[in-house]
Amino acid sequence: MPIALVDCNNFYVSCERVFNPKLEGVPVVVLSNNDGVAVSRSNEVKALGIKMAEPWFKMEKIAKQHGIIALSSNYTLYGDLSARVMSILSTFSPKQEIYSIDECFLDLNGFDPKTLMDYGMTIRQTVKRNVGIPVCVGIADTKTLAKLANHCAKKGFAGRNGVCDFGRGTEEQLSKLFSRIPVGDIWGVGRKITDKLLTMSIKTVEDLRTADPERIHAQFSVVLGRTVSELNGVPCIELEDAGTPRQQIMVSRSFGATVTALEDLSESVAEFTIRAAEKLRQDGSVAASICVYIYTNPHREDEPQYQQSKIVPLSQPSDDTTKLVNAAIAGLKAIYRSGYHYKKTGVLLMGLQPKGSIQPTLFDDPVEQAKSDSLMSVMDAINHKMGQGSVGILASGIKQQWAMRRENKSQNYTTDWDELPVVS
DNA sequence: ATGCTCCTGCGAA
DNA sequence: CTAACGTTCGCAGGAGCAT
Repeated sequence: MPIALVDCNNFYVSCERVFNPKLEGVPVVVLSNNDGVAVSRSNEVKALGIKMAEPWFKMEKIAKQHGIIALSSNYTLYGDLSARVMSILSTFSPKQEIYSIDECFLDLNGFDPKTLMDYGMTIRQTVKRNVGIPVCVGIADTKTLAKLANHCAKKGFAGRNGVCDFGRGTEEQLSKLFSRIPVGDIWGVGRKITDKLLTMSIKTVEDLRTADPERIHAQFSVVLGRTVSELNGVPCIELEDAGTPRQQIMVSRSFGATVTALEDLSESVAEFTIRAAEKLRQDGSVAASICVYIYTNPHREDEPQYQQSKIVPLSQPSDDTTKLVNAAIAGLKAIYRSGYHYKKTGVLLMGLQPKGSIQPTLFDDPVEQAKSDSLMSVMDAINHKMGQGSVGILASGIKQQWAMRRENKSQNYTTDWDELPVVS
């Protein structure tokens, strides 16, 4: 029954520190795409009161005062280190669910409950030694409780060794602990639900755990009802096996600078469609339609606002970059209006299904289909080997005035021969 | 009344 | 120097539509 939730500490910052020891012990933030907001904070930065998702320009002053080092995000590096961490963690359980780039669940069913604390310590030490990333481990009988146990481990609520096993606590101890944790710290309880719970005087984890399940179900949703059950040790959320392909694929970006010309927007939409199509083929799926979005900057209240989207169905489900780009550009032309300062575009591939499942229609030309498949394979192979964007299609442009800002990105230490760290 | 699909809101990392 | 506020995914539930 026990489940472990292993979560990397301040993951992006920890990744940067692996290759740059000077970042150790000093305040470091990693910023989102476009150097927009804080997405990962070192403990020193958290201590300065800087919140998650705080915009960089709002903290710049305090950053200068305290010598905060702000880095642009380097997803190539984080993705690579994540794969290494996950691979090590997979050896600790027959069943692993990778939940996000920096955390996974491990099924510990059948392990001796008395040994789980030690097992958690071994997990921490192994990951730290082999990849250099610090992690915390939470152990409990449901996913929701394991998340909460991990939260306690991180906060040092149950000892300071980075492992927390609710199975080691008595009913009374847990109840006391839960009374100290705000209800909003629970997995699945966000801001809106927290606010509504507060009006019902449900303030802590313990308040929600002991609430009337019928009432919670009725006033909120089945989801929160399940959360209450899980808090009481009744599993409602299964460990998911990997390999279920995604149902939709989104690629969108804010621009470094605003853009007005249809031509520039087209380039960005083409570029994002190319990236989306790569992901689609990686999943072995085809898309039935593609949705294009364009936005002005909603934070500029002094400027005229415009946002629009359009869904373009494909004549038949496809994973062909060329067809997808043509559809996306057609959609863009339909919704584009001149005179606005555009800040962001995006594409969404919808109606995804496994490629093998589609039925050829009368209009299918098998020769054309084979040509398309082999062209896409060659393109993917070259881009994989030589780096993203080595081979594309002309439509995505080479000027890329809309490219995002990344003023302080670290190097691709682990994935690019030209950027290997120099050992002195 | 029933069963779809589409769209929006919410949460999470 | 300026201006500057993320991205991607799933689920639930309601709206809208067809039957």
